[in-house]
Amino acid sequence: MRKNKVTTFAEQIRRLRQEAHLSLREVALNIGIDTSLLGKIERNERQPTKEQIKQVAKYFKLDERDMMKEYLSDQIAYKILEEEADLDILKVAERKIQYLRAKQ
Amino acid sequence: MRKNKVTTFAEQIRRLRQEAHLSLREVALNIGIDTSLLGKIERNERQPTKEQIKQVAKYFKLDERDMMKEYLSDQIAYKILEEEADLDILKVAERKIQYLRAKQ
DNA sequence: TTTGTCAAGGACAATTATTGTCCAAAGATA
DNA sequence: TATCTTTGGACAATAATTGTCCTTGACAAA
Repeated sequence: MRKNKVTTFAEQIRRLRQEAHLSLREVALNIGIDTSLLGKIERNERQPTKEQIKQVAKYFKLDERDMMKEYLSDQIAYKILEEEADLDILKVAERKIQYLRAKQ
Repeated sequence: MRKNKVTTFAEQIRRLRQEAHLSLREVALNIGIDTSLLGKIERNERQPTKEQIKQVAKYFKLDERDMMKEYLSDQIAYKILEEEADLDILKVAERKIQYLRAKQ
């Protein structure tokens, strides 16, 4: 049984904010970015930088590495969707990672 | 039992060329790109465009879609390696793809 | 030794992509 | 109405990437 519903990084951070009843302005100000930029990140119209992800994690007291995972898995998911590729590409990628790691 | 050894896209196309005893110039000329560019693609210093992948596939009489798969899985593998992320990100990505597909 | 072929890689202009900001418009709320 | 919020367009600035040209070095044949 899966604990949390699967959603995208963008949806997750929007949800976090809304559940805390905070405005874009409020959060953006605290993490040091423009209100409009945060809005775009929440709508997946801008890619957050690592630093921004870090700040968001810090602000919501979440693990930075977990947030990075969420973001990275998003990117992979979107890439496959936009190329209309098959899911089995993930298996191939996995083998390649092992192959590449093996040859340091 | 796996039929073919796992290698990267770059290694694969280099191997194809070398096994056919062809020079970079020969192949590059035929697929309509600069010799140096093909060399860089074979060394993974340049990303091939879709068109270039198509031409390579055509030249070596391979399935274009298979080549694209190889290339795309490469990109995913490199991304995970460069971020030093865990393999389980692939599982998360898979769930996200299903999630995103579900909401058309 | 000279000539030629080949691959590697540096430099760089040109192109393309992406970001972050500003502003205006549209929605909500009171 | 007045205020706060979100959306989204436009755009300059910045960053990333490409493709080309050229030089170097290795190697082999003549």
